[in-house]
Amino acid sequence: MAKSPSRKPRAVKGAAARPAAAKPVTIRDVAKVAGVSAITVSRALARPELVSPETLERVRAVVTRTGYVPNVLAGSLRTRRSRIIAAIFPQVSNTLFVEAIQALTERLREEGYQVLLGLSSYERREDELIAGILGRQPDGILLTGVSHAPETRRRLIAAHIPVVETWDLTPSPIDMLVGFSHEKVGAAMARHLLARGHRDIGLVWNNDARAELRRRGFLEVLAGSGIEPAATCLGPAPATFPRGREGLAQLLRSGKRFTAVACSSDPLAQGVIAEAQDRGLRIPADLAVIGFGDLDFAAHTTPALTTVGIDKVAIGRLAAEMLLARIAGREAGERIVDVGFTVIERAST
Amino acid sequence: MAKSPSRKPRAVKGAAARPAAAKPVTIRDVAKVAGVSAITVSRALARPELVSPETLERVRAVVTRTGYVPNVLAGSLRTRRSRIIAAIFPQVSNTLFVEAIQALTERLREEGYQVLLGLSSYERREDELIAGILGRQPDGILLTGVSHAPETRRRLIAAHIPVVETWDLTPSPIDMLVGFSHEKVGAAMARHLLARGHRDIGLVWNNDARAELRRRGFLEVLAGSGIEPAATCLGPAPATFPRGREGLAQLLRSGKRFTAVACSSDPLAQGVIAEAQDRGLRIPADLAVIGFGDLDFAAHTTPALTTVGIDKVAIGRLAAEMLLARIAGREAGERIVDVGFTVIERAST
DNA sequence: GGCGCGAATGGTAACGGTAACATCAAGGCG
DNA sequence: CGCCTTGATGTTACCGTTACCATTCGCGCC
Repeated sequence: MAKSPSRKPRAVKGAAARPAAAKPVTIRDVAKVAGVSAITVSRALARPELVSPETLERVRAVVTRTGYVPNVLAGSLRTRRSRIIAAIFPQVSNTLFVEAIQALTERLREEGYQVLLGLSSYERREDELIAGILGRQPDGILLTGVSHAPETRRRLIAAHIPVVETWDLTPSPIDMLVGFSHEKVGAAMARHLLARGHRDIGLVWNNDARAELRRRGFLEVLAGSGIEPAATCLGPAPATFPRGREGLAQLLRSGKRFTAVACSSDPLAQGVIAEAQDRGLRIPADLAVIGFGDLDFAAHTTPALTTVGIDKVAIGRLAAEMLLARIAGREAGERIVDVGFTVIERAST
Repeated sequence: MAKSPSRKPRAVKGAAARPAAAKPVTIRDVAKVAGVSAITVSRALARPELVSPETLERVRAVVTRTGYVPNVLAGSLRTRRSRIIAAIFPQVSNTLFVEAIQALTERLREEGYQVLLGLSSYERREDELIAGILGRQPDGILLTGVSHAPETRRRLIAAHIPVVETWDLTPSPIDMLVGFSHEKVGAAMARHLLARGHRDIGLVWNNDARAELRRRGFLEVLAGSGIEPAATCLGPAPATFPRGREGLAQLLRSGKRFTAVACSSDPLAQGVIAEAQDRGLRIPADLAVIGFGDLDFAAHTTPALTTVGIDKVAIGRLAAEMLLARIAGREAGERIVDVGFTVIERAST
């Protein structure tokens, strides 16, 4: 169309792709065909109650016939509401966050919001990622964790959009928060093992920020009973089964004696169990194992895994509610929500 | 709302939110401060090689100082390129797709693309979801599966954007395709059990579209040896551990004799194993179990699970490559890619 | 010395919606 | 009967960016 009278085909393989993308139908095209103005079409689609029944019907007919799809980008530009929520997670190939994502996405979808997924790969350039995402004008943003670069904090505040941090607690969130105390989780794990009579305890742990908090809580409780861990194997995120196996192998190699192993997450724990069983250790008789996360397999290993349960669905759903409330202008009830946790005692301890 | 020149605070808890969202910095603001035109700022950011070094530096300084964040929506509207890829999955709280999502997202991110996540909850209103998403003008779209409503197909074709279907094969994809043959997977599972000498076989299966294809392949091979399954327990998606337990319980209740159980996915298989062990059955001596998916726990159960491995990362990465190639105008090498599968023999059969 | 060329920069007009305000007809009411 | 209200629709401008087409200037070259 228009100017370029000389739009030459790109010579060589020209013909191949590009089905010329026939100029898409716009709201003005629909308006013309329906014999109304553009704004009336806009109203017919967005606020049908403002349009007379006859007009409405006519417009709808034309929309169906022409296959008109409103350009949300254009609308968002004008209204300054994108109906997009950005959600930043360290990763997804780890069941811990997935259920929250699911709950979040479904709840937001009910209100016409879409989720833009960002993966920050545990710290690596969260800031850059967020900077890029903010340009898309999300109406709200969900972050994982509460420790962010000062630059990131500044950017988010400057963006003037609701922000919900998740999976952790802090007295000074950027904006809103839904999570639980990792230190208390660690402490509860330690108390559980102590209550079972364990005094010689090994750790197979991850070194991401939140896992470190759990470890601190764990160690403090041990210290309160005058105990130090017998041995510790600390590895980088993400936590996987093989690392759990390797972790136990390493602890055993240290030559230290221990009757229980605490793990920073369930996959590590299952790895530890597998390795222990391969070496003929009985669980929990020879070795007690406790994990964290209550991933869906935890209840179904043999023996079933003692672990710490988190209501992941609640985190996702609450985060969605808080964002929605804020976007709607309602002041969300609480800005900080602690969803707590539960030590789930099963057969492995 | 509307008129109210007297924006009264909402009485009671008023003061709280709404920090008045000071009008955001635009490209013109930056231009003015830097003493250049808007288009020069645009070039400085998008194609720095077109701008003189001095100007570039000046513009960059102003950008940092003002905290300018380009409005991608406006840019996309003008250029007709959103740098968004929509990815539709039935669900995520099921590890099968998660690794593909991860690989997809990471690869796309490298090229400056963002992923818009859509969850279609296994068939429920995939069409509606896609209709909504197309309005956001994604530059490409990834679908799970190959069976879509005719309406959906029409919409996608009309959108004139690259489409990749995944996780299945068909000779007539909408556009591009990366997946594997579920029928062949089912057939391979059956052959594996037959080769192990099993003749009395139970099924614990899901009824989603692709699982049904695997079942068909499975049954055909059995039929080839004149065998019918001893008993079948068919349940709705998603596949979970508890359903696996329940599945085996149901098969046993049927009173039929069987020496092996095939499952439509690994979580079901692990559930079957757990239930069997609770009932004192030895695996694989009393009961052999085979799953599908090779989820990360499969190698670490006791006994380790025999299953069918899929290169999920390859699916995600390839889908990304194909979309990127097409967007860049290059004709992707193959439009249909079969990533195949592998029967992984472990201790459970 | 005139011309062509490339590098650097700018003015203007879209992109496709919707907010804001305007218009107009029909109906209620003193 | 004139005035105000309400419902339905239209006009215009603007959201913030970039494509497209100048324009300007310095420089090499015949």
